[in-house]
Amino acid sequence: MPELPEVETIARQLRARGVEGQKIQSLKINWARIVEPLSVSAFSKQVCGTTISEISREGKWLMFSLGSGKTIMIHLRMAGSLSMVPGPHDRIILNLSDGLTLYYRDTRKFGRWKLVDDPQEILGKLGPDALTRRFTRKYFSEAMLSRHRPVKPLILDQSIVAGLGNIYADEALWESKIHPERRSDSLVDAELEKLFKAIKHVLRVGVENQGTSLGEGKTNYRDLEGESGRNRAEVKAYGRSGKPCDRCKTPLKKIVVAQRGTTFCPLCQTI
DNA sequence: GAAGACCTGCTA
DNA sequence: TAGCAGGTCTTC
Repeated sequence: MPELPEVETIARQLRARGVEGQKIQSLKINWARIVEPLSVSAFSKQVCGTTISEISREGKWLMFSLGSGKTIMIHLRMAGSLSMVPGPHDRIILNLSDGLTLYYRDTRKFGRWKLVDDPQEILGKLGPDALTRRFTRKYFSEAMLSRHRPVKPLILDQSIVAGLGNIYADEALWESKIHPERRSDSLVDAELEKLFKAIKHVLRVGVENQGTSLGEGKTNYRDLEGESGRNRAEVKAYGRSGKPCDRCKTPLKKIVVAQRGTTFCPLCQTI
């Protein structure tokens, strides 16, 4: 569920709540497979008593740098979230020094908390974060033109560009009028320019709107304060199959591309 | 590539 | 009740 804008929102809210600088007094882990690569007891032992010195984000990874020099790297996968109040499906509970408690909630138990010596162990395998200057137009064009694959799975590939998931990928393709199955090396320069800008744009707007929440169910994205993101109002393609395209009124179509549901406009997104 | 695995909940 | 879900990894 959470993509770059949702993770960024949570990181900002954790900082605003003053979590940086706090000590982890104790923690409870209710689902062993979430922590890696250690056992529950080893993870707890290494984390307990350390201070969260800095909170950052790269792609869809949320990072707590610890005073010990190690880093907790959190991936929310499909349904993970962080909250300041208890709720159902809390898998990890952190008690912090000034009385705050942080709840890691994850109905589907897909999320992961990894304790690493060096974040580069994980970040080194990622492409540039889509909202940083390291993600350049030149890099993007070369990445697309050097491959002969449908464009959608390429922009979802975190080793090429980090941060896009299924929602923002469909949105970026809709905005740039490119068919999701279009071969990446067939894109002309003007299209690469449009797609590059669209990727940055949809993610920036997503961050401004504090993420996309699709409904009211328990598997839906909520921010640290339990609020829905407001970005659903900006969504033009994802989840709108059968509804009229915002540009041309043609009903949007849903297909499967590289095993992912994909919604697009069959008229204005050209193959 | 594609399919299965990891999980639970919602919707048709 | 079957099928699908905002993600990624492993295994054919």
